[in-house]
Amino acid sequence: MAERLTARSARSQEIVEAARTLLEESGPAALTMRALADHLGIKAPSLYKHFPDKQAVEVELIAQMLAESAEAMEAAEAREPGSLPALAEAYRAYALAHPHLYCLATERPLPRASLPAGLEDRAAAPLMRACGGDLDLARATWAFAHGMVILEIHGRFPDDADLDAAWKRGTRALH
Amino acid sequence: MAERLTARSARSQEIVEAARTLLEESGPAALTMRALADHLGIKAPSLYKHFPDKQAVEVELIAQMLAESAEAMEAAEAREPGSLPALAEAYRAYALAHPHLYCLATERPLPRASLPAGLEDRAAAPLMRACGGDLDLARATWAFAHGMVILEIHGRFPDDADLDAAWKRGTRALH
DNA sequence: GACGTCAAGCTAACGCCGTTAGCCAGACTC
DNA sequence: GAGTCTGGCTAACGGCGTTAGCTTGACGTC
Repeated sequence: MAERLTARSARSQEIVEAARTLLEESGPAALTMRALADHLGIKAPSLYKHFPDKQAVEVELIAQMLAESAEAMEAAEAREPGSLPALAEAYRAYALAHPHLYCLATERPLPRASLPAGLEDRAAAPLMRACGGDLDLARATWAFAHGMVILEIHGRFPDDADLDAAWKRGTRALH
Repeated sequence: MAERLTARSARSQEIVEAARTLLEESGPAALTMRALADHLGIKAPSLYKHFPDKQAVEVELIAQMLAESAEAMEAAEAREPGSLPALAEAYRAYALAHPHLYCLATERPLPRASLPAGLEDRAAAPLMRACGGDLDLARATWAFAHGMVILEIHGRFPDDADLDAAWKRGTRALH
Protein backbone atom coordinates (compact mmCIF):
# COMPACT_ATOMS: atom_id res chain seq x y z
CA MET A 1 0.00 0.00 0.00
CA ALA A 2 2.45 2.57 1.23
CA GLU A 3 5.59 1.06 -0.19
CA ARG A 4 7.87 3.29 -2.19
CA LEU A 5 7.58 3.10 -5.94
CA THR A 6 10.76 5.05 -6.70
CA ALA A 7 14.33 4.26 -5.76
CA ARG A 8 15.86 6.28 -2.97
CA SER A 9 18.31 9.04 -3.83
CA ALA A 10 22.03 8.36 -3.92
CA ARG A 11 22.50 10.11 -0.57
CA SER A 12 19.75 8.02 1.00
CA GLN A 13 21.48 4.89 -0.19
CA GLU A 14 24.70 6.07 1.37
CA ILE A 15 22.86 6.57 4.63
CA VAL A 16 21.42 3.08 4.53
CA GLU A 17 24.85 1.67 3.73
CA ALA A 18 26.38 3.44 6.71
CA ALA A 19 23.52 2.27 8.90
CA ARG A 20 24.13 -1.28 7.84
CA THR A 21 27.85 -1.07 8.61
CA LEU A 22 27.11 0.42 12.01
CA LEU A 23 24.52 -2.24 12.81
CA GLU A 24 26.50 -5.21 11.59
CA GLU A 25 29.79 -4.17 13.11
CA SER A 26 28.65 -2.73 16.41
CA GLY A 27 25.16 -4.03 17.12
CA PRO A 28 21.75 -2.45 17.45
CA ALA A 29 22.65 -0.19 20.37
CA ALA A 30 25.27 1.50 18.20
CA LEU A 31 22.77 2.32 15.50
CA THR A 32 21.76 5.80 16.67
CA MET A 33 20.87 8.76 14.53
CA ARG A 34 23.81 10.70 15.93
CA ALA A 35 26.34 7.93 15.32
CA LEU A 36 24.93 7.39 11.87
CA ALA A 37 25.26 11.08 11.03
CA ASP A 38 28.79 11.15 12.45
CA HIS A 39 29.73 8.29 10.18
CA LEU A 40 28.59 10.36 7.22
CA GLY A 41 30.23 13.58 8.36
CA ILE A 42 26.93 15.38 8.97
CA LYS A 43 24.76 16.22 11.99
CA ALA A 44 21.88 14.07 13.14
CA PRO A 45 19.04 16.43 12.21
CA SER A 46 20.24 16.44 8.60
CA LEU A 47 19.26 12.79 8.34
CA TYR A 48 15.66 13.88 8.54
CA LYS A 49 16.00 15.52 5.14
CA HIS A 50 16.27 11.99 3.74
CA PHE A 51 14.18 9.82 6.04
CA PRO A 52 11.14 10.72 8.11
CA ASP A 53 12.43 8.84 11.14
CA LYS A 54 14.80 6.16 12.32
CA GLN A 55 12.30 3.43 11.62
CA ALA A 56 12.33 4.29 7.93
CA VAL A 57 16.07 3.64 7.83
CA GLU A 58 15.55 0.35 9.62
CA VAL A 59 12.87 -0.64 7.13
CA GLU A 60 15.45 -0.34 4.36
CA LEU A 61 17.75 -2.67 6.28
CA ILE A 62 14.93 -5.13 6.82
CA ALA A 63 14.16 -5.10 3.11
CA GLN A 64 17.83 -5.77 2.35
CA MET A 65 17.90 -8.72 4.72
CA LEU A 66 14.73 -10.17 3.23
CA ALA A 67 16.03 -9.80 -0.32
CA GLU A 68 19.44 -11.24 0.46
CA SER A 69 18.09 -14.20 2.36
CA ALA A 70 15.67 -14.84 -0.49
CA GLU A 71 18.65 -14.85 -2.87
CA ALA A 72 20.53 -17.25 -0.62
CA MET A 73 17.57 -19.61 -0.52
CA GLU A 74 17.05 -19.42 -4.27
CA ALA A 75 20.71 -20.21 -4.85
CA ALA A 76 20.49 -23.22 -2.55
CA GLU A 77 17.39 -24.38 -4.36
CA ALA A 78 19.13 -24.04 -7.71
CA ARG A 79 22.07 -26.07 -6.43
CA GLU A 80 19.98 -28.88 -4.91
CA PRO A 81 16.39 -28.62 -6.07
CA GLY A 82 13.86 -29.84 -3.52
CA SER A 83 16.41 -30.40 -0.78
CA LEU A 84 15.25 -29.21 2.63
CA PRO A 85 18.65 -29.68 4.28
CA ALA A 86 20.23 -27.48 1.61
CA LEU A 87 17.69 -24.74 2.30
CA ALA A 88 18.17 -25.09 6.03
CA GLU A 89 21.92 -24.79 5.69
CA ALA A 90 21.57 -21.70 3.51
CA TYR A 91 19.15 -20.10 5.97
CA ARG A 92 21.40 -20.80 8.90
CA ALA A 93 24.54 -19.61 7.14
CA TYR A 94 22.98 -16.34 6.05
CA ALA A 95 21.54 -15.58 9.48
CA LEU A 96 24.75 -16.37 11.34
CA ALA A 97 26.76 -14.28 8.90
CA HIS A 98 24.55 -11.26 9.70
CA PRO A 99 23.26 -11.83 13.22
CA HIS A 100 22.41 -8.22 14.10
CA LEU A 101 20.68 -7.67 10.80
CA TYR A 102 18.79 -10.93 11.19
CA CYS A 103 17.55 -9.89 14.62
CA LEU A 104 16.55 -6.44 13.46
CA ALA A 105 14.52 -7.91 10.63
CA THR A 106 12.99 -10.63 12.69
CA GLU A 107 12.33 -9.62 16.27
CA ARG A 108 9.44 -7.26 15.67
CA PRO A 109 6.29 -7.10 13.61
CA LEU A 110 7.05 -6.87 9.90
CA PRO A 111 6.39 -3.37 8.55
CA ARG A 112 4.59 -4.98 5.64
CA ALA A 113 3.04 -1.75 4.38
CA SER A 114 6.47 -0.18 3.84
CA LEU A 115 8.10 -3.16 2.15
CA PRO A 116 8.43 -3.76 -1.58
CA ALA A 117 5.43 -5.73 -2.78
CA GLY A 118 6.00 -9.46 -3.06
CA LEU A 119 9.28 -9.49 -1.12
CA GLU A 120 7.91 -11.44 1.81
CA ASP A 121 6.38 -14.04 -0.48
CA ARG A 122 9.58 -14.33 -2.48
CA ALA A 123 11.56 -15.02 0.67
CA ALA A 124 9.11 -17.75 1.64
CA ALA A 125 8.75 -19.38 -1.75
CA PRO A 126 11.72 -21.76 -1.86
CA LEU A 127 10.77 -23.37 1.44
CA MET A 128 7.19 -23.53 0.28
CA ARG A 129 8.28 -25.44 -2.84
CA ALA A 130 10.56 -27.77 -0.87
CA CYS A 131 7.58 -28.66 1.29
CA GLY A 132 5.56 -29.57 -1.78
CA GLY A 133 3.01 -26.89 -1.01
CA ASP A 134 2.24 -28.25 2.47
CA LEU A 135 1.67 -24.92 4.22
CA ASP A 136 1.61 -26.37 7.72
CA LEU A 137 4.85 -28.22 7.21
CA ALA A 138 6.48 -25.15 5.70
CA ARG A 139 5.46 -23.04 8.69
CA ALA A 140 6.63 -25.64 11.16
CA THR A 141 9.94 -25.89 9.35
CA TRP A 142 10.38 -22.14 9.26
CA ALA A 143 9.66 -21.98 12.98
CA PHE A 144 12.26 -24.66 13.62
CA ALA A 145 14.89 -22.90 11.53
CA HIS A 146 14.16 -19.50 13.00
CA GLY A 147 14.16 -20.92 16.50
CA MET A 148 17.50 -22.64 15.99
CA VAL A 149 19.10 -19.53 14.55
CA ILE A 150 17.75 -17.06 17.06
CA LEU A 151 18.51 -19.24 20.06
CA GLU A 152 22.03 -19.75 18.77
CA ILE A 153 22.54 -16.04 18.13
CA HIS A 154 21.44 -15.24 21.66
CA GLY A 155 23.62 -17.94 23.15
CA ARG A 156 20.70 -19.78 24.68
CA PHE A 157 22.00 -23.28 24.02
CA PRO A 158 24.59 -24.77 26.39
CA ASP A 159 28.14 -24.02 25.31
CA ASP A 160 28.81 -27.65 24.57
CA ALA A 161 25.62 -28.27 22.59
CA ASP A 162 26.14 -29.96 19.23
CA LEU A 163 24.02 -27.68 17.10
CA ASP A 164 24.93 -29.37 13.84
CA ALA A 165 23.40 -32.51 15.25
CA ALA A 166 20.28 -30.68 16.43
CA TRP A 167 19.85 -29.15 12.95
CA LYS A 168 20.23 -32.56 11.34
CA ARG A 169 17.82 -34.13 13.78
CA GLY A 170 15.25 -31.41 13.14
CA THR A 171 15.51 -31.37 9.36
CA ARG A 172 15.40 -35.14 9.27
CA ALA A 173 12.22 -35.20 11.35
CA LEU A 174 10.61 -32.49 9.24
CA HIS A 175 12.04 -33.89 6.04
CA MET B 1 28.46 -17.63 40.68
CA ALA B 2 26.91 -14.29 41.41
CA GLU B 3 23.34 -15.38 41.98
CA ARG B 4 21.61 -14.13 45.09
CA LEU B 5 21.40 -16.50 48.00
CA THR B 6 18.93 -14.44 50.03
CA ALA B 7 15.41 -13.40 49.16
CA ARG B 8 14.89 -9.80 48.16
CA SER B 9 13.31 -7.42 50.66
CA ALA B 10 9.57 -6.82 50.71
CA ARG B 11 10.00 -3.46 49.00
CA SER B 12 12.12 -5.02 46.29
CA GLN B 13 9.42 -7.57 45.66
CA GLU B 14 6.86 -4.77 45.33
CA ILE B 15 9.10 -3.13 42.77
CA VAL B 16 9.38 -6.31 40.76
CA GLU B 17 5.62 -6.79 40.94
CA ALA B 18 5.02 -3.28 39.64
CA ALA B 19 7.60 -3.83 36.92
CA ARG B 20 5.80 -6.95 35.85
CA THR B 21 2.44 -5.23 35.69
CA LEU B 22 3.94 -2.41 33.66
CA LEU B 23 5.65 -4.81 31.26
CA GLU B 24 2.76 -7.18 30.79
CA GLU B 25 0.11 -4.49 30.43
CA SER B 26 1.97 -1.90 28.42
CA GLY B 27 4.92 -3.56 26.76
CA PRO B 28 8.68 -3.22 27.07
CA ALA B 29 8.82 0.44 26.02
CA ALA B 30 6.63 1.32 29.00
CA LEU B 31 8.98 -0.33 31.46
CA THR B 32 11.12 2.68 32.33
CA MET B 33 12.65 3.48 35.68
CA ARG B 34 10.59 6.67 35.90
CA ALA B 35 7.29 4.97 35.08
CA LEU B 36 8.11 2.18 37.49
CA ALA B 37 8.84 4.66 40.28
CA ASP B 38 5.66 6.58 39.48
CA HIS B 39 3.66 3.41 39.82
CA LEU B 40 5.07 2.97 43.32
CA GLY B 41 4.62 6.60 44.33
CA ILE B 42 8.35 7.31 44.55
CA LYS B 43 10.96 8.97 42.34
CA ALA B 44 13.15 7.10 39.92
CA PRO B 45 16.47 7.52 41.75
CA SER B 46 14.99 5.86 44.83
CA LEU B 47 14.77 2.61 42.89
CA TYR B 48 18.54 2.46 43.00
CA LYS B 49 18.36 1.91 46.75
CA HIS B 50 16.90 -1.49 45.94
CA PHE B 51 18.46 -2.51 42.63
CA PRO B 52 21.82 -1.60 41.16
CA ASP B 53 20.33 -0.94 37.73
CA LYS B 54 17.38 -1.62 35.47
CA GLN B 55 18.84 -4.87 34.27
CA ALA B 56 18.71 -6.28 37.78
CA VAL B 57 14.96 -5.68 37.86
CA GLU B 58 14.62 -7.36 34.50
CA VAL B 59 16.61 -10.33 35.72
CA GLU B 60 13.99 -10.86 38.41
CA LEU B 61 11.28 -10.88 35.76
CA ILE B 62 13.25 -13.32 33.65
CA ALA B 63 13.61 -15.61 36.65
CA GLN B 64 9.86 -15.43 37.25
CA MET B 65 9.15 -16.35 33.66
CA LEU B 66 11.55 -19.28 33.75
CA ALA B 67 10.09 -20.58 37.02
CA GLU B 68 6.49 -20.21 35.90
CA SER B 69 7.04 -21.84 32.54
CA ALA B 70 8.86 -24.66 34.31
CA GLU B 71 5.81 -25.09 36.54
CA ALA B 72 3.51 -25.09 33.52
CA MET B 73 5.61 -27.77 31.84
CA GLU B 74 5.80 -29.87 34.97
CA ALA B 75 2.03 -29.68 35.37
CA ALA B 76 1.53 -30.78 31.77
CA GLU B 77 3.95 -33.64 32.31
CA ALA B 78 2.07 -34.72 35.45
CA ARG B 79 -1.19 -34.66 33.51
CA GLU B 80 0.07 -36.62 30.50
CA PRO B 81 3.46 -38.19 31.25
CA GLY B 82 5.72 -38.46 28.24
CA SER B 83 3.40 -36.57 25.90
CA LEU B 84 5.20 -34.12 23.67
CA PRO B 85 1.99 -32.51 22.36
CA ALA B 86 0.91 -31.83 25.94
CA LEU B 87 4.21 -30.11 26.67
CA ALA B 88 4.02 -28.14 23.46
CA GLU B 89 0.53 -26.96 24.26
CA ALA B 90 1.59 -25.90 27.75
CA TYR B 91 4.60 -24.04 26.39
CA ARG B 92 2.55 -22.25 23.81
CA ALA B 93 -0.24 -21.37 26.21
CA TYR B 94 2.13 -19.91 28.79
CA ALA B 95 4.05 -17.86 26.26
CA LEU B 96 0.97 -16.44 24.59
CA ALA B 97 -0.53 -15.57 27.95
CA HIS B 98 2.56 -13.48 28.76
CA PRO B 99 3.96 -12.33 25.44
CA HIS B 100 5.94 -9.33 26.65
CA LEU B 101 7.43 -11.29 29.51
CA TYR B 102 8.26 -14.15 27.18
CA CYS B 103 10.09 -11.82 24.82
CA LEU B 104 11.98 -10.12 27.62
CA ALA B 105 13.18 -13.47 28.92
CA THR B 106 14.00 -14.87 25.55
CA GLU B 107 15.26 -12.29 23.12
CA ARG B 108 18.68 -11.69 24.64
CA PRO B 109 21.50 -13.69 26.15
CA LEU B 110 20.50 -15.37 29.39
CA PRO B 111 22.06 -13.62 32.41
CA ARG B 112 22.98 -17.04 33.73
CA ALA B 113 25.31 -15.74 36.43
CA SER B 114 22.48 -13.79 38.09
CA LEU B 115 19.86 -16.52 37.94
CA PRO B 116 18.99 -18.97 40.71
CA ALA B 117 21.10 -22.08 40.31
CA GLY B 118 19.41 -24.92 38.50
CA LEU B 119 16.51 -22.85 37.21
CA GLU B 120 17.49 -23.13 33.58
CA ASP B 121 17.91 -26.89 33.86
CA ARG B 122 14.60 -27.25 35.65
CA ALA B 123 12.81 -25.41 32.86
CA ALA B 124 14.40 -27.71 30.30
CA ALA B 125 13.93 -30.99 32.15
CA PRO B 126 10.36 -31.97 31.20
CA LEU B 127 11.09 -31.67 27.48
CA MET B 128 14.34 -33.53 28.01
CA ARG B 129 12.41 -36.40 29.60
CA ALA B 130 9.73 -36.40 26.90
CA CYS B 131 12.49 -36.80 24.34
CA GLY B 132 13.84 -39.82 26.15
CA GLY B 133 17.14 -38.10 26.77
CA ASP B 134 17.79 -37.44 23.09
CA LEU B 135 19.53 -34.07 23.46
CA ASP B 136 19.48 -33.26 19.76
CA LEU B 137 15.80 -33.98 19.45
CA ALA B 138 15.04 -31.95 22.57
CA ARG B 139 16.93 -28.96 21.21
CA ALA B 140 15.28 -29.22 17.81
CA THR B 141 11.89 -29.42 19.49
CA TRP B 142 12.62 -26.45 21.71
CA ALA B 143 13.71 -24.45 18.67
CA PHE B 144 10.50 -25.39 16.89
CA ALA B 145 8.32 -24.39 19.84
CA HIS B 146 10.19 -21.16 20.46
CA GLY B 147 10.11 -20.31 16.78
CA MET B 148 6.36 -20.89 16.55
CA VAL B 149 5.66 -18.81 19.64
CA ILE B 150 7.93 -15.91 18.82
CA LEU B 151 6.85 -15.69 15.20
CA GLU B 152 3.24 -15.73 16.32
CA ILE B 153 3.82 -13.06 18.97
CA HIS B 154 5.44 -10.81 16.41
CA GLY B 155 2.69 -11.38 13.89
CA ARG B 156 5.04 -12.86 11.31
CA PHE B 157 2.68 -15.52 10.02
CA PRO B 158 0.02 -14.55 7.50
CA ASP B 159 -3.21 -13.49 9.16
CA ASP B 160 -5.05 -16.49 7.79
CA ALA B 161 -2.40 -19.05 8.77
CA ASP B 162 -3.75 -22.08 10.64
CA LEU B 163 -1.25 -22.16 13.47
CA ASP B 164 -2.93 -24.99 15.30
CA ALA B 165 -2.33 -27.10 12.22
CA ALA B 166 1.31 -26.01 11.98
CA TRP B 167 1.86 -26.90 15.65
CA LYS B 168 0.28 -30.30 15.10
CA ARG B 169 2.34 -30.89 11.99
CA GLY B 170 5.54 -29.94 13.79
CA THR B 171 4.95 -31.93 16.96
CA ARG B 172 3.89 -34.92 14.90
CA ALA B 173 7.09 -34.79 12.87
CA LEU B 174 9.25 -34.35 15.96
CA HIS B 175 7.16 -36.73 18.00
C1' DG C 1 23.01 38.52 -15.17
C1' DA C 2 19.34 38.82 -11.54
C1' DC C 3 15.66 36.10 -9.22
C1' DG C 4 13.10 32.44 -7.17
C1' DT C 5 13.13 27.79 -5.80
C1' DC C 6 14.64 23.89 -3.67
C1' DA C 7 17.84 20.48 -1.64
C1' DA C 8 20.60 19.64 2.09
C1' DG C 9 23.23 21.17 5.40
C1' DC C 10 23.42 23.69 10.17
C1' DT C 11 22.39 25.16 15.48
C1' DA C 12 19.44 25.20 19.34
C1' DA C 13 16.28 23.09 21.80
C1' DC C 14 12.60 19.74 23.77
C1' DG C 15 11.26 15.89 26.35
C1' DC C 16 12.39 11.50 27.12
C1' DC C 17 15.87 7.85 29.01
C1' DG C 18 19.21 5.48 32.66
C1' DT C 19 21.99 6.85 36.15
C1' DT C 20 24.92 9.47 39.85
C1' DA C 21 25.87 12.62 43.68
C1' DG C 22 24.63 14.33 47.64
C1' DC C 23 21.22 15.65 51.10
C1' DC C 24 17.74 14.49 54.78
C1' DA C 25 14.29 12.33 57.86
C1' DG C 26 13.04 8.80 60.62
C1' DA C 27 13.73 4.24 62.81
C1' DC C 28 16.60 1.09 65.33
C1' DT C 29 20.64 -0.02 68.28
C1' DC C 30 23.78 0.42 71.95
C1' DG D 1 20.82 10.34 73.94
C1' DA D 2 24.28 9.24 69.94
C1' DG D 3 25.30 6.83 65.99
C1' DT D 4 24.10 4.21 62.14
C1' DC D 5 21.31 2.51 58.54
C1' DT D 6 17.27 2.65 55.37
C1' DG D 7 14.86 4.68 52.00
C1' DG D 8 13.22 8.57 50.47
C1' DC D 9 14.34 13.28 47.98
C1' DT D 10 16.28 17.07 44.38
C1' DA D 11 19.45 18.39 40.94
C1' DA D 12 22.02 17.14 37.40
C1' DC D 13 24.67 14.63 33.50
C1' DG D 14 25.09 12.72 29.06
C1' DG D 15 22.68 10.28 25.50
C1' DC D 16 18.53 9.36 22.78
C1' DG D 17 14.97 10.60 18.79
C1' DT D 18 13.08 14.45 16.98
C1' DT D 19 11.44 19.44 15.70
C1' DA D 20 11.83 24.31 14.39
C1' DG D 21 13.92 27.48 11.96
C1' DC D 22 18.00 29.41 9.67
C1' DT D 23 21.50 29.32 5.82
C1' DT D 24 23.96 28.30 1.77
C1' DG D 25 24.70 26.98 -2.76
C1' DA D 26 23.12 24.99 -7.19
C1' DC D 27 19.83 25.31 -10.83
C1' DG D 28 16.46 26.99 -14.05
C1' DT D 29 13.98 30.90 -15.99
C1' DC D 30 13.08 35.52 -17.54
